[in-house]
Amino acid sequence: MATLRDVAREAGVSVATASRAINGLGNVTAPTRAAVMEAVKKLNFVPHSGARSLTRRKTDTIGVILPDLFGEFFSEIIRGIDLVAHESGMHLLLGNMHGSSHETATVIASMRGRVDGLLLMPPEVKPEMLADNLDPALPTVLLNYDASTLDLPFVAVDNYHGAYTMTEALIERGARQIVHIAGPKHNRDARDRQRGFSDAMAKLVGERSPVILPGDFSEEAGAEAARLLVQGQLPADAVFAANDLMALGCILQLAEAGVAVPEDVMVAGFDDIPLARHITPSLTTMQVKIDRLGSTAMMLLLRLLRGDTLGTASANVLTPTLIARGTTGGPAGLARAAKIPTTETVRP
Amino acid sequence: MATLRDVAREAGVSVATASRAINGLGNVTAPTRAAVMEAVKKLNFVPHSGARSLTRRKTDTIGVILPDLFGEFFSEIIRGIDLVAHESGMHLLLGNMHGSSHETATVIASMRGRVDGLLLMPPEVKPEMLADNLDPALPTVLLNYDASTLDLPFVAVDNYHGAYTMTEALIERGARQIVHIAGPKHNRDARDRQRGFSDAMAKLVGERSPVILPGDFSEEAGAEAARLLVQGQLPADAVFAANDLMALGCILQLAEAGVAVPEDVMVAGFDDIPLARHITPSLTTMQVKIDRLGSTAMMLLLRLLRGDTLGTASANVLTPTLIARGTTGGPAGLARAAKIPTTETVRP
DNA sequence: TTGAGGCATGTAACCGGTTACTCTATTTTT
DNA sequence: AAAAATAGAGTAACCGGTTACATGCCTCAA
Repeated sequence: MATLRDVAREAGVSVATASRAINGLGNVTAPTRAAVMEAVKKLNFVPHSGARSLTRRKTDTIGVILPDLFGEFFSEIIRGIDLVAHESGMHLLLGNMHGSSHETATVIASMRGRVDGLLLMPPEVKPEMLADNLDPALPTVLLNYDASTLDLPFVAVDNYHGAYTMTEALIERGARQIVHIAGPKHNRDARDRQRGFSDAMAKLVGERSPVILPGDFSEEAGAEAARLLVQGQLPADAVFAANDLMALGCILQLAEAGVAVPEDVMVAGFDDIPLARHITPSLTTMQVKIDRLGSTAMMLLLRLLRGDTLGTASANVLTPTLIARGTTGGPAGLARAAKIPTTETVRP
Repeated sequence: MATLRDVAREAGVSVATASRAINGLGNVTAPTRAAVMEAVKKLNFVPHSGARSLTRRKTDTIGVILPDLFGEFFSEIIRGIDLVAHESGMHLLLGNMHGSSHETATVIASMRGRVDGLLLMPPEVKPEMLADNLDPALPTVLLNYDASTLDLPFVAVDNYHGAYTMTEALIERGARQIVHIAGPKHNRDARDRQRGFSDAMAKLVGERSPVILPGDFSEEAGAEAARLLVQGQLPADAVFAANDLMALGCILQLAEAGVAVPEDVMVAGFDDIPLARHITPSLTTMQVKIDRLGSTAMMLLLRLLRGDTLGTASANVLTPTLIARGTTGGPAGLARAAKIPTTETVRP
């Protein structure tokens, strides 16, 4: 592969001149520039970005570290990030800790010298652990992690209010005995959703200890919860699952047991995965625009890179939207759902 | 940020010794190494990967260039790639040409000096165009692109035989007048699937000009095809859509028109997206293990990087698997589908 | 005793670019 | 016409590591 030196020799100029010509800087006469460009073409020269970034101290790359790469959630985040990054000519270097939080330090370290900034979605680790490993000189934006103790900008989904809103909506539709299927205990999103649910129940119907079934965000967990519900003869007129997948598992299992949704019991989820629209009856859920999570974070990071000092971080909370569908008594059934391609939005 | 020079000074040794100590090479006494390590800790030194890769001429990064980042297809590919890459301590640098094929050259060029190898999924571009832009010295594996003219290794899905198999299966179940909903004309996958269908129809039932409706892989295109089918009174006992999304749109529209699936007409798709299992009736489809596409390509690339010369490329074709479900008369209905969590596989 | 061989360490070139600074020739100013 | 300013090009230091080679010291065989 040809280097800049080769080009300079071929064109009969110095490396400095060649560099200036190629980068379109001033102080190069037209004929000289033409000669250099010809040499570039002839030798098939492509600048070595690695070397360039070493001197420029700029890589035009941002590191994206995610706890996992599974499922739509992460691909949507990446898509959102890429959308903004691409506009600014930035590249994305993916780092994945594959769920093991002790890899965090390694992954962060390996980014040194490769990236201009970091988009980090930490697993459940202590803030101090992050503080120890993050390079304070490296612009960093956190995703889905409240970093109030560190003072880093972050973007998060307002799970608490989302869950509160959904619970409120269920109550408005007449539900009083709402059962919550919780997510993994160590998961912050899950905990926030549960809190939102509990607070709404306490405040709106005075129920201080609603039934909360354990779950882990999987379809099977939803089914298991439904079994508990049916076999245990628990009194319930609505089920609010901490995510759509569990809601789905629950609905299938209820159908299995002959429980009608939404007539006997309403069901609601959280996330609005594509499946939600298409199952029968279609699933009422809180829509989270996950790609926005990524693109917002990336925009924040770009501002950081530009040298802006970010103000309060409060503006970076994404509020989920209530999408009312069949499982809470809206238009149900395949045929009728098909008539309403765009989901309707109800916001109290 | 501390550099190796700082560490060396702090430890009272030369940069060479510091480098050796840190990288665990020989010829360093225990006390010296300890001193260096202490300095590393004290100064919080993290090696600058950019600089390191410049001298080592190795970046431990592979470039992944995809035509787009939309949807599950691409996220699954990335997941497959990452799975293998992570095991070998490789990083992933994402390049996205956002559908515009003229960006291909730019994106490939920008990878120079940043990556050790390339995983490239080209859009519909001429092979010569690729040959012009690819660095012959850079190990490259192509995804979903038959590169027989270039002699690059590639991994592809056997769309032709997949479609042939599905058509055969529909015929075995009694269908004779099968309508195909095609994908985008310029899309290679779509064309291969259509060929597989046409050939099977010609060979197995002697039908040389079966009905082929236009489509573009979208849900709406499937619905539109269904409308044509119903309004046009086309004789059909089965519909084979070039992908699941169109099959889905078709099913919804048929239900709308009062056509029973699978009783009046069978429907089949291609891809096996997660939705396929969950709609009612569940969708018969050809399962493509997309993550395998990514992981296989990555494994190939690793071998290339190790210096292996790859043999014939024939082994790198992934064959889709027939998944028979409700829309072709298998176990139908939500309740019964839930009883069979693992999909059953029928391979003639 | 002497020299060969081995080990720990240092010196400096190098990877492939960028850029501060220098030098020369030309143009502008007075 | 002489002095000053400026444009075009070159020299070499530098980014932050790695590593070939040189050096000095110690051990061991002859």
